[in-house]
Amino acid sequence: MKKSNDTKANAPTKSRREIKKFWTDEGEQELSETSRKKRAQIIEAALETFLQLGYEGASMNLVAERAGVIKQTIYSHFQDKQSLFREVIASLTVDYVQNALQEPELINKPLPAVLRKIAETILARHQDPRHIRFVRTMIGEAERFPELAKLFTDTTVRPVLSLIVERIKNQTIYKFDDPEAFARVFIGTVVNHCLQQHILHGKELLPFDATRLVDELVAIVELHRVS
Amino acid sequence: MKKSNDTKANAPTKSRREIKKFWTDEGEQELSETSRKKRAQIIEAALETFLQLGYEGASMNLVAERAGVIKQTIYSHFQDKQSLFREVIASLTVDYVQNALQEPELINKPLPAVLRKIAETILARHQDPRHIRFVRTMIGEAERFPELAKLFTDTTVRPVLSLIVERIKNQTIYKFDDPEAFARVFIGTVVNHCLQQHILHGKELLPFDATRLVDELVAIVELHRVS
DNA sequence: ATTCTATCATACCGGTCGGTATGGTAAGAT
DNA sequence: ATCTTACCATACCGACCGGTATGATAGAAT
Repeated sequence: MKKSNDTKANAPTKSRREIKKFWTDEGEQELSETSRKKRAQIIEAALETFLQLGYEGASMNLVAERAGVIKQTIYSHFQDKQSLFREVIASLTVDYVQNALQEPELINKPLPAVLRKIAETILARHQDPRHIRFVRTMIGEAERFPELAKLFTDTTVRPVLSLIVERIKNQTIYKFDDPEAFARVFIGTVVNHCLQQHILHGKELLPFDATRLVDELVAIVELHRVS
Repeated sequence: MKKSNDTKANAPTKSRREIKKFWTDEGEQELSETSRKKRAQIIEAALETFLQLGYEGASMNLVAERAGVIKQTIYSHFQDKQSLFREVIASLTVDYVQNALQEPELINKPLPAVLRKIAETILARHQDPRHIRFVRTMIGEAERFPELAKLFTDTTVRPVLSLIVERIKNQTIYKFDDPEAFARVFIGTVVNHCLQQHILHGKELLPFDATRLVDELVAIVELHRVS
């Protein structure tokens, strides 16, 4: 369909580097300094381009140009456009999660403080235009690249949900009948706010202060305090 | 950028039909039976194709083929690809809203019943694969076509929010300090559930029963009952 | 009977796509 | 000094893109 040239349609091929790695014996030989630099340039340019134009909209020519690299260099590091996209988006996904809720300082704070912290983290992240584009791309390409959506779910959605559930269960001041459901109410509200405000341009059309939302959520938590 | 051939780059042109309309005198002459039929075929095929492949991914050739029509016929009804996309997505947007919450039967029901009904409506709508694709497309193309996101906000998001707010204010059984914030908690939760379950494939990876969510939300409402 | 309109079929346009081929250059390893 | 490696520049490939041109056909309106 369309413009996809399946010159290499079948028989999974490997990028040049992978082929080399295959039959020079196992050495793991780390790429040379400059080679790793080129690779980093490619990844950076690819990220920028894919997040801006989407998978179909981005062209390898543009990526090469932005990376300051010749197209062949890309194809010696990555098998094809799909591989590049997958690799780049996947690594961004895990990058995001790894600098996230690793803050151990909130370990024994009261539940509302923990929830506020989580909400703040999500909200702050959506101040970064790149993260907004990341979310849009993730959603927009979720059908073409379901593995990426799964990765996102595994590394981001599930952990934050279980974190909340765990915190709810590990305290006795507030009582919830269905902690998992409440966790979803909480992050659903925050995430939908980000989506609506930043991606669907609600910020300009139907602006709403996130603080009111978080306050409302915390007020709801307070209603669950055991008498 | 990329493959967009701006053969007609500047000077806004009109589709053939629009030109004709301009200087045959005002008649509004309704298109012939078969002409309207062709047009409907085109719209249907364009919808299917755009929702499936996205704007960049869909090709006019494919749309024509699926519509059982020659490419020129499309270009006599629509100015260009962008116009077709805009028109088709916009009309789907307003279609959706118009068969939605027009049910006047819930006018004087208690608040929980009203909210349940709204949640059910949203959830039911996301059982339709086409609507899921619609939402994904709306989000995915929100940067390229912000007017569509605005239309969606105006016709869908805002009305359903104000409906809830209005209902909250028009009763005295439940007391909310910030009705608007609660409305956003409510629909945020439901919408995010649909997004997570159907678009990000949570249905297969992290399934969750919507009923628990709605029950949780109604339970929260119940906590707001006056004394 | 003639004119007009909307469609058809087919072919074309310039341009971009993803991806490859060829051949050259500079640096580091042997 | 030779070889290898990673890159460069340029040009090419076939396919497909959005969009147009030409000319034929068939139905309805005059």
